[in-house]
Amino acid sequence: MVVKRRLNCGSNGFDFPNMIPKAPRSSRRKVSSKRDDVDSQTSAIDMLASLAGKLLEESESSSTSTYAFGGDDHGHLSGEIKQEHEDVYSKPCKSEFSHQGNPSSKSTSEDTSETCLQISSLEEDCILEQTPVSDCKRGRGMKPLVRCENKKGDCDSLGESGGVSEETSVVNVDAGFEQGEAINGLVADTFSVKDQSQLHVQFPESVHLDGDVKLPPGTNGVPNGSFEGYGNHSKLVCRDDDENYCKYYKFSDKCKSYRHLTRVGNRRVKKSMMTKYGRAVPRSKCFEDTRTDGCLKAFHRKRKLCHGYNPLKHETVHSKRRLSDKGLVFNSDGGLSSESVSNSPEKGESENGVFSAAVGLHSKDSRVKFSIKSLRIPELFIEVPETATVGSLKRTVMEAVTALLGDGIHIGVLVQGKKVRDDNNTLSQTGLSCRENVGNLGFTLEPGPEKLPIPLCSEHPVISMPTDSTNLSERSAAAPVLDTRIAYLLQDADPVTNLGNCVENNQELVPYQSDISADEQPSSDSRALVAVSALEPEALAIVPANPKPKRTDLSQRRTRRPFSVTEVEALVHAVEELGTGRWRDVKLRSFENASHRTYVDLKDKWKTLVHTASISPQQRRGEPVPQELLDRVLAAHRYWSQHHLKQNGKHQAAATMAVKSDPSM
DNA sequence: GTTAGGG
DNA sequence: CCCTAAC
Repeated sequence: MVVKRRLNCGSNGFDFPNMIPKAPRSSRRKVSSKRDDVDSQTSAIDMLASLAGKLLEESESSSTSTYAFGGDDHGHLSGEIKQEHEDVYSKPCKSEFSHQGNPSSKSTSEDTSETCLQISSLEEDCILEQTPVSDCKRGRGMKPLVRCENKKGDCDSLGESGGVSEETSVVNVDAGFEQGEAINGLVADTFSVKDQSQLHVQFPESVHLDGDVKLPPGTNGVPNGSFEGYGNHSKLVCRDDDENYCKYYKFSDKCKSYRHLTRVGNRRVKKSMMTKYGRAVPRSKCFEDTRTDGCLKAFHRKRKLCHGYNPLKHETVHSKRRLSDKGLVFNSDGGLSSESVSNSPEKGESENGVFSAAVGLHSKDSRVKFSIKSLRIPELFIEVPETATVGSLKRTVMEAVTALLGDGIHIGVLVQGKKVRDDNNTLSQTGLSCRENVGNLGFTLEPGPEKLPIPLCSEHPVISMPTDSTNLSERSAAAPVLDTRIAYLLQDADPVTNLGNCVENNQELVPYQSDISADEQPSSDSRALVAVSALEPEALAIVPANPKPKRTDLSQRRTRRPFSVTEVEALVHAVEELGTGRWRDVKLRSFENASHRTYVDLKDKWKTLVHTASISPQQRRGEPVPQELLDRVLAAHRYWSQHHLKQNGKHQAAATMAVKSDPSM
C-alpha cells in the first residue's frame, strides 16, 4: 500500500522531530489548545506512528531500538533512546505495516511483509508514503524510515492509528544525500553539488536532544545529535519531555501535524523558523505561536513573517560557505569567517575539500580554450533547526547555491595561485598562453568587490580558526540570549595579504540576497569562494545559468540586524553631540564604517530608542539596553527637541531678518 | 540626497 | 526595516 499523505506544509516539508508522537493526545492538548481541529485530520504522523508502531511492536524484543516513552505528570514524555545500528536499508523492514484502513498495504507488502515508511518531501508539499521496502531502497532525495515503538501508549498516534500501544519511536532518516552521505549529528557529511561541492549540514548543538538520548557503546554518534548518521542513514531519535519545547512552535493550519517533539538540552537554543538562505517556513503558512514570552509573538506580528523575513533572533540556520578547509564560512549568526583562503589551486586536492583549479587550458594558435569541468561550490555549512524540514533543507541548499551563483558572486581568476587582479591584461600577459599553464589556472567565486564592508568596531573580535567549522555553531549555540546577534566586525585585511590568513568577520551574510550579500561581504578577494576543477562545458553554464535566484521576494527586505549595546551607545553619544535631525552626520561620525547602518537606520533606531526609553522596562524586548543609555536617550531627546525649536526659531528669525535686510529678496 | 514620520 | 512625502 502506498499511503500518500500531503501535509501541505508548504515549503516546510518535514519536521522530523515532529513526526514522532510523544504524548497522549490528552496531554498534548494541554500543550496546544488549538490542536482539536488537527485531530480530526489523520495526521501523517499518526500514520507514521502507526506503521512504526506495528513494526516495533513486532520486534520489540529485538531490542534494536528502545525508546521508552514515559509520561510525567504533565503529560510530558520521558524516556530514553537507544541508538539502533541496524541498517534499515541493508535489512528488510521487519514489520508488516498493515495500516488500518489501508488494507491495500498488505497487498503490496505481502510478499515480504515488509514495509517501510517512506517520507518524501517534495517541493512544496510533504508527502508521506508507506511503501514496500523495495521502494524504500530507491534512491530518492530523502527517505526517512520511521519506526515507532510506543511504550505505555504515550504515542497516542501510534496506538490510535496503528493499534499499537507499546513501542519505541525511532526515526531512521536516510539522509538521501548524494552518495549516501549521512547527516551526522552535528555535521552532516558532504552534500554533493555537482559532484564536488560539499554541503555540511550542521545541527546546532542547541537543537540536539538532551542527554536522554543514549548512545550504545561504540556509537560514535554525537551525544546530543538529533541525527546520527550511520552508513547512509541517519537516525533521528527524539524525546520529548519538555513542554516548553513542545510548545515552541507548532504549525498551525495545515501543518498541525508537525509538532515539535524534540527537546532541547539547554535554553541557549535558538529556535528558528526561518532559514538563512531560505525559508523554513512556508511562505503561505505561518507558525502558530503558542509561547507566551512574546519572543515569537513579536516575530509573528511581523506582517511579513511568512514572506521571507528572517527573524534573526530565532535563526538557527547557519549557512556557511567556505573554501574547503580554508575558505569562507558564512554563518547566519552574523558571522562570516574568512578562513585562510587557499591561494594555490593545486590539483588533486578536491578530495579533502581544497578546491582545485583543474581547468583545462589548451593553447591553439593564439587562442586559449578553457574547459571547465565543473564549478565547485564552496562548502556550504548550513545549520538548520531540527524543525527544519528536509524540503526546506533542500530549498535552503538550493537557494544558497543559487545565491552563490547569483550576481552577487563574481568570478576570480587565479593563475599559479595568484589572483589576477587586472582585468585588462590579456591572457598572454597574464601568463596563460601556453600549455605549461594548464593546471595553473583557477577560478574562484567571490563576492562583488564593489561593496566591501568595513570594520565597525572591535567589540567582538571573534576570530575563529580556519578549520574551526564547529566553532560557529557552538558559538551561536552558546549565545546566551536568543537574539544575541552581535554586530560583528570584520578584519578588513588587504585582500591579497588576506590570502592564507584566518580572518573572521562576523558580518552577517545573507547570501540569498545578493545585494546584502555583496554588501556584507568583507573584502572580496579574500573571499574567494570556489575554485574549480572542472571539465564539463555545461558546468560552466552554471554561473550564468542562475541569473535569477529566487531573491525577488527574499531580497526585498534587508536582514534585521539588531543594534548592539555598543552601537546604541555610539548612537546616543553622537546624537548627544549632533542632535537629532542630523542623521547623515551621525552616520558619518559614528557609523561610517558600519556599512549596514544607514542614516535612516540610525534615525529609526533613535526613534525606537526614544520609545523604548519611554516605556516600562517590562515592555521592552530584545537585547536590553542599559538604563543609563536610555536615560541619556531621553535626556538628549528632550534637549534637542527644545534646542531644535530654538534653532528653528533662530533660523527663522535669521531668515526673516535676512529677508528684511535684503531688498533683493 | 536628506530628513521626518507613518507603517 | 520599509516607504513616502517633502525639502
